[in-house]
Amino acid sequence: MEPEIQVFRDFIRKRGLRGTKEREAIVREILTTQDHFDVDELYFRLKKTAGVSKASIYRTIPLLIEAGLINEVYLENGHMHYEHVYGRDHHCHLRCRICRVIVEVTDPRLTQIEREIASRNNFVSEGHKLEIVGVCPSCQNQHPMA
Amino acid sequence: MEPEIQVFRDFIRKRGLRGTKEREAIVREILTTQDHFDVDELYFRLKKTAGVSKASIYRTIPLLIEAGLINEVYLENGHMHYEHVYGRDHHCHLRCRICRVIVEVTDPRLTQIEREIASRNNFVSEGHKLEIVGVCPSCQNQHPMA
DNA sequence: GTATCTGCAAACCCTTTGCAATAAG
DNA sequence: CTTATTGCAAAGGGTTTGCAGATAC
Repeated sequence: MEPEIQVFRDFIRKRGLRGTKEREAIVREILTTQDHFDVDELYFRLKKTAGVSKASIYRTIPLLIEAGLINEVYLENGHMHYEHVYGRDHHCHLRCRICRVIVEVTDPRLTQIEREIASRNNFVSEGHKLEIVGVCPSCQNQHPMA
Repeated sequence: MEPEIQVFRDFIRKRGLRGTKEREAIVREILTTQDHFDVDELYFRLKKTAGVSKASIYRTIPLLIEAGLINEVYLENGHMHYEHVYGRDHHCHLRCRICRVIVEVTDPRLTQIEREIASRNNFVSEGHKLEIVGVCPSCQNQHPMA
């Protein structure tokens, strides 16, 4: 049993919610997702195996976020994207403005800075998101003036 | 003449676009905005003075971004927000998860880290956005368990 | 058995767009 | 005069929701 399945079942039980096959199918599908996804992609992947409606996906996502399995990611595409975060190093996104490729990078200094900035302002810190925008090596070659 | 008006006029001329009273009104209204805003807020503020349609606001925003006067801000409210950035220190956002208040903070180390991460990945870096989420002092008192 | 969950379709909301009239250069 | 821009209203696209039937507990 993957730990995330257990985490989700515990979360569901603690909340007094019900463990349905749709919710399990969504969690299992997300387990196989290594990079970013959106609702449509998840819907079409689930269609092949479990057939979960989009409404149920939209209603399950807040639960997955609260359970700590996924995070919202803003990708400037006009709609929300998500990433599988449970059990992974916290990372930030280096995004190419031209081809939109995303490189995930980790830097331990960021967590340190997060804590410092939060405590300097008397906040209890719960996490951070850093996005760096630029032009990737391959787009630099194709658009040397960009 | 505020420098931003001049920057915008130069941008418009360089692009071969036309300087209309609607575009000027939008720039002037944004000049008076110190914190974050969205299209609706801008629309209602302009209604009192200039009466610019939402369509024109939506069509002008990409120009303001390209001219370097404003930036997009993601606020988890389901729609886009913007901030007035021209001539200001780059800053990041410390946001309270409960009351949604936003504190702007600057930290010179972030720019350093941005450059390092970008160059380590052979990216040409163009900027970064850091958001720290947590609980502000006042919400800590009102919801001690949060 | 009872309350929650699902799927469907409609509603919602923000944003974009087609078009005829207007205005800038 | 020519072409870009505006305002309106309709269309678009992602997300949410009301409801009746299904299902977990």
